[in-house]
Amino acid sequence: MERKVRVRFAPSPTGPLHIGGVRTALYNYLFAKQSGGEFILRIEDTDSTRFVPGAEEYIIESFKWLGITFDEGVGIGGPFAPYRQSERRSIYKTYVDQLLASGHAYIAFDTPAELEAKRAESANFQYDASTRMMMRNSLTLSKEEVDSLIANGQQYVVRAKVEPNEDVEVNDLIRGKVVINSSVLDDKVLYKSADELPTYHLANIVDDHLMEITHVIRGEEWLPSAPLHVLLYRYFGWTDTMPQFAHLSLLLKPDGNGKLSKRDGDRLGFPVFPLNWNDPKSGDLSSGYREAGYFPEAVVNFLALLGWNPGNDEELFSMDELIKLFSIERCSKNGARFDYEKGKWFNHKYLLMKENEEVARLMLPELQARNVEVPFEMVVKVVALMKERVSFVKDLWEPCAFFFVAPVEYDEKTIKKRWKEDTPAQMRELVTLLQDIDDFSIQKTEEVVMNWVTTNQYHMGNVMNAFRLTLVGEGKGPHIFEITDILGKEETIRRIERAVAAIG
RNA sequence: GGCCCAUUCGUCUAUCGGUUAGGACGCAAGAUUUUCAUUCUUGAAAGAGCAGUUCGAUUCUGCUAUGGGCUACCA
Repeated sequence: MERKVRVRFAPSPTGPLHIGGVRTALYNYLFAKQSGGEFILRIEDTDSTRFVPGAEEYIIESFKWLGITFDEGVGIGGPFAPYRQSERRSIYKTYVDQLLASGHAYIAFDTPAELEAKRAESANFQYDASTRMMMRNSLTLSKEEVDSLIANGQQYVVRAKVEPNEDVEVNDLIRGKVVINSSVLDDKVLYKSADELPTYHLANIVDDHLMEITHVIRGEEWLPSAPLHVLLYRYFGWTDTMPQFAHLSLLLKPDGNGKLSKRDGDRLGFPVFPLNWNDPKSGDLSSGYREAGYFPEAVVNFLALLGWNPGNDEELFSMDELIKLFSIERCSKNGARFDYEKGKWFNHKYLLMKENEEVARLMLPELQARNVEVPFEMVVKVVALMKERVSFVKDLWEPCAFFFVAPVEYDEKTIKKRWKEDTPAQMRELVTLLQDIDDFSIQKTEEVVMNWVTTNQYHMGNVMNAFRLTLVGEGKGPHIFEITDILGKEETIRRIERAVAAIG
């Protein structure tokens, strides 16, 4: 029977959402939407010791910014609420008891310190079929002993009783069949009495089953424990409705070895988080894509193509197009190095696609911060002319500043190269010339000035670059008559006069 | 150490046994421009190694190497 597609993203609120997690969520979202399914946000806060205040809000805000929406979950609600695992204690307890009753799990009293000591004495110590009979647990202790230990308030954990020597198969949508022998699996802790909370493995299986999840699309770091998960489905008798698995390759460091980490961002100077994050404990600030000036569409597009492609040469896709084109089978098996330069290129492309009015509006705060007051129409014109030069809205100010603030300094190199002895006289001539132009349009002004240069047989390069220097303060910039058009006649003349006075 | 996954230009990738191994980012050169940028053109740049299967392997298999992940009362 075909079940309605239901997928989930299940982050743990231990800090800001890593960009790799964002990609995982994105793939889940694309998959859900293309099949008309549902996407659920579940918060896996089963590690009470690692809970970080604000992390959950951060996660929700991140997806809101990115345009990735959930149909059910924390902050939205839904028929399978609650979606926060810490609020589902009683549910898990039922299933833990079921496993205990069926003999697929047992109670263990070994303390963390004891286990650590055990690992220290034998390097490859693993709590499994070969060692469990030497430990303090309900398999080695009598029922009376177990009961009295619990009655006395002794803390315990519940472990999965994994039977050895079985090849457990995981059918992965990306990798095909993966086989792992159960002997290499350990008796994973499923539940801890200390906080009455399950661990990831148990909570995950129970919730995925209860929430009727059909596909588990998650990071490759879960592949080694996937066999344990299929075993748990079997222990519970849920094999029929076990979700299909897809393990995504990881995002790797741009340089060197290892997976992309928080530190790489600081080290290499680019964000690895969607939003800025202020760590409540350390006080450290980690930068986010939003604050770095990225468009959410660009981040989505960039991330989508990191480990997936539609099989053709196109690279620019809207969310709707991604939803149509995405397929799990086309996800690449190997880890992708994170290429920040490509990310910038995506943003540049999206900047170009934006309407000039919108970009101008985005630039306004920057202008206000610098006390620039100009007509909005002028900003639009400047943006139209200059946006192709930058990747981010916030990079616009620097190359555009001269439009809004007349230069007070003039580039020495350009003066040396272009400001000749007869330049001041020529510039004064130019002023009179410009004064007589009534139609100060790009075409007319250009025509008049060019005509003046040629009839007087002036050196084109020197005159024009000197002219540019008076307007821009530097020997670079857009087409000069585009500049005069935006500046207007008055300002153009004023700048020439000021430059002549300043440079001499 | 053990187990699992992976391996095409510097990077992201296409190729589903037969291709001059394609595209994109980045880089370089040339053209364009009164300047810078843009744009256009061009270029350099890849099948980890060794066996095997096959008429033929980047593509299939094995081994080695390398990279990655896991090996917690973290997820």
